[in-house]
Amino acid sequence: MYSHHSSPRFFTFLVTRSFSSKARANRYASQLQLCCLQSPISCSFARTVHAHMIASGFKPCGHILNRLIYIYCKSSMLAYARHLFDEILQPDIVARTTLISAYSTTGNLKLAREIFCETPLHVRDTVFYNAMITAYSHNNDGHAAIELFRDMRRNDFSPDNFTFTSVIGALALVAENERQCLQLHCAVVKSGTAFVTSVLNALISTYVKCASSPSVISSSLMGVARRLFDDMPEKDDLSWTTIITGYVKNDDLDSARELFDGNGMCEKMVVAWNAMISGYMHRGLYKEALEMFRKMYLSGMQLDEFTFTSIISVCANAGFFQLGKELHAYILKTEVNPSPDFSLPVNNALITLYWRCGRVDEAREIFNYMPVRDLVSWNAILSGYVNAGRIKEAKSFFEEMPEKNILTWTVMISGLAQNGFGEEGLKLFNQMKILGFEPCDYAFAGAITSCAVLGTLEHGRQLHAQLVRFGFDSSLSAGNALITMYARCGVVEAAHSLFLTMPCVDSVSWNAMIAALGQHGHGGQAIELFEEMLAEGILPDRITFLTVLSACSHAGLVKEGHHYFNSMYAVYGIIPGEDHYARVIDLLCRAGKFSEAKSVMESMPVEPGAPIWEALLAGCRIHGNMDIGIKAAEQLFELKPEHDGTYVQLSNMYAVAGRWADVAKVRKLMRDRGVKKEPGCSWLEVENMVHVFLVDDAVHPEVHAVYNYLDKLCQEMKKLGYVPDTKFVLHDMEFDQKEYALSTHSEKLAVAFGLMKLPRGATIRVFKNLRICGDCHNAIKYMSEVVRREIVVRDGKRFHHFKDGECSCGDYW
DNA sequence: ATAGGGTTAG
Repeated sequence: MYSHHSSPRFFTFLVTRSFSSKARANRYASQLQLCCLQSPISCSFARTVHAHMIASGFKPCGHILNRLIYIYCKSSMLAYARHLFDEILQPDIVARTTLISAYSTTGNLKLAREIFCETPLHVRDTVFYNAMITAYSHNNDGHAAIELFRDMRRNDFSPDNFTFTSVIGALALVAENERQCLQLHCAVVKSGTAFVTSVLNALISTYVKCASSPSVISSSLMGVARRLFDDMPEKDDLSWTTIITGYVKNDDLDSARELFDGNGMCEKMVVAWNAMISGYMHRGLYKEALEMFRKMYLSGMQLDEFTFTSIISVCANAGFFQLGKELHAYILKTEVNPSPDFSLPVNNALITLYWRCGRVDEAREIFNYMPVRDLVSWNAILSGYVNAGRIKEAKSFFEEMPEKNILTWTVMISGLAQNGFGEEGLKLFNQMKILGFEPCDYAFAGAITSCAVLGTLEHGRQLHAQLVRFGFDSSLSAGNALITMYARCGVVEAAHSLFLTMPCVDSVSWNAMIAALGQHGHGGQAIELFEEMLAEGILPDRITFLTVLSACSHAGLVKEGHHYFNSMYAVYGIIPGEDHYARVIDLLCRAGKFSEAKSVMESMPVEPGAPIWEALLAGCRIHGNMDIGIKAAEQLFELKPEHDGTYVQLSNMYAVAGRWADVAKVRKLMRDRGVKKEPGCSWLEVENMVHVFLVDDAVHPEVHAVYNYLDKLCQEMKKLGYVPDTKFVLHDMEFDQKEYALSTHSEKLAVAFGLMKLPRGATIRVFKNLRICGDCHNAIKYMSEVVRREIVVRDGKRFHHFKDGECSCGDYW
């Protein structure tokens, strides 16, 4: 019944009623004394003794009660302890002290403080003060701890080494800069505790903390920490882990590794291993992290939750799904009680692993089975839905969330933006601010992306100004979002100057800028920039190639595009995906090189899917290549029978050839097959029609009929309340500007657009087109159209938003 | 003393 620590004397040492009450008290007291001598304290026996007292009607005196309180506190049976504490007339200082430290460990500072305050001055002692100072210190209230220390000195209690250690811990907590670090250092020296290991540990950890704070530029503080560490008379586990994790935090993995590999450190220091693994993980050095993990595992060390959390994150970030799944299975198998609450962070990391590897539903299952969840878990699932484009579920999940933080909002805002819901994204951004959340640069990035989607340049500029005011002007993610925003709103120049002035750029910035140039018909410049990127030693990724291939395609740089496509795998080892193949085929078909496109298709490792046929069909549409076009459309009818876009492309192909009877046939076919035409599809039609006029110099005799048709479509869409997505329009207008300029249809287009009321971004395009054609009259007309439709006027702290003849105002951000 | 959730480019 008792642990093997229990002495057999416990059983023979019974207290019987025949004893005098004094003798009974003595015996109980010695029994409790015995309990305390056990390690750990034998609470169960103390409870038996206590029960015996109650059963036999014995009224314990203060001494015994104090002892019981002590035992209960030490065994974390706080409710019992408190009960006795409230009954006792005069709790002694030991009981008070233990209760304070017990409350401190459970984080209940308020109760600890209550006991402290109601203890009269004359019964207090140094240990009692120490307990309260430590309580503050351990609960991260350094200022209160320091204040209490001052109070202690005022009341003439003499501090001991424990006091100093605690106070130094408190000073360490509040130290935030180099000056406070030095103050602490002086305090240590003055108190004469500069040889005490725990004090030195605290001091070192303070230097480490200040060294990694963002305001400190030099690594000199880390140097001081290192000297203190080297000179320590005695190092313990904590000293080693403090210095190693310090280097990891300061992004000096080499120094950390050097200490880690050198002799002197106890091999079995799990924390140091974990710190190294997490350091590699955060730096994106997944291979090194895995290697470390492997070594750790092979050396037979006990892997803990920290290890698993970090290494699962490695799998999630690097896409090692197989390994991640094996680790998941391993965790479930090795857990003593296969409890799913192994650890909250482990489960959260698992959620991320699953959704990042495309298994949102499995991630959700983990979430559902988790007995305890926190905000991180909720945010992780939200990201999963958003990333999978499952906006409906994301939205309702977002609403369901019991709590939100800035991250939650950021995920939702950028999720909406990325899925084309620009307006909702902006609305959410404002709502977030109204609710008092300070936007971070990521949140700004989401809002800016929303503007990019909507093509609302003025709003985007305001956000840019706002960003600068918030001090985020050097933010990478926001800067990258701005590049795209300016590009999509038609001001590549702004995008380019931003790109040039950004303090640091990454491959995303390069990709964005290359794309910006490519989309505006500056294919040659896009390729120049790409070459520059390569010259700077920045490795292109699969997205770089997508962008470059598009740029080549739009600029008609067939040879270059083909060359880059071939270099993808040969030089950079990037296996072309179906999307890359689709772009090359698009490139070739736009140039009319159908036989080359055919050979590329034949070289594909897998059967060509829908994107390939779509590219082919689009090419056929431009060139009026009926035979292949019809074949491609047939393939698409099989692969995506519900897809309305195929019909649109096919009918436009006939339109290019002037075969209006066939256009009508396609529409009939669509109706007969019961394919629903979405409002967006109508816009696609409009946009494609526009494209037909842009690329074809010949005036179709039926052109007026088409204008009428477009007009009808527009009215129909207006009735449906459909707001077209600028992205579509821009996408289809991204052809070489030269082609626009050469087009003889600018004026007619202007008339058509005038009827149609295009979204703002497209209107800007028309304006630019007219400008290039030298059609000043219509250009001015369209510019004023742009201005009339949406303009924001600032007026002190208020803004007035004019849109479609209506004005709304509000606080200026 | 070590761990988990975000962003931007197509």
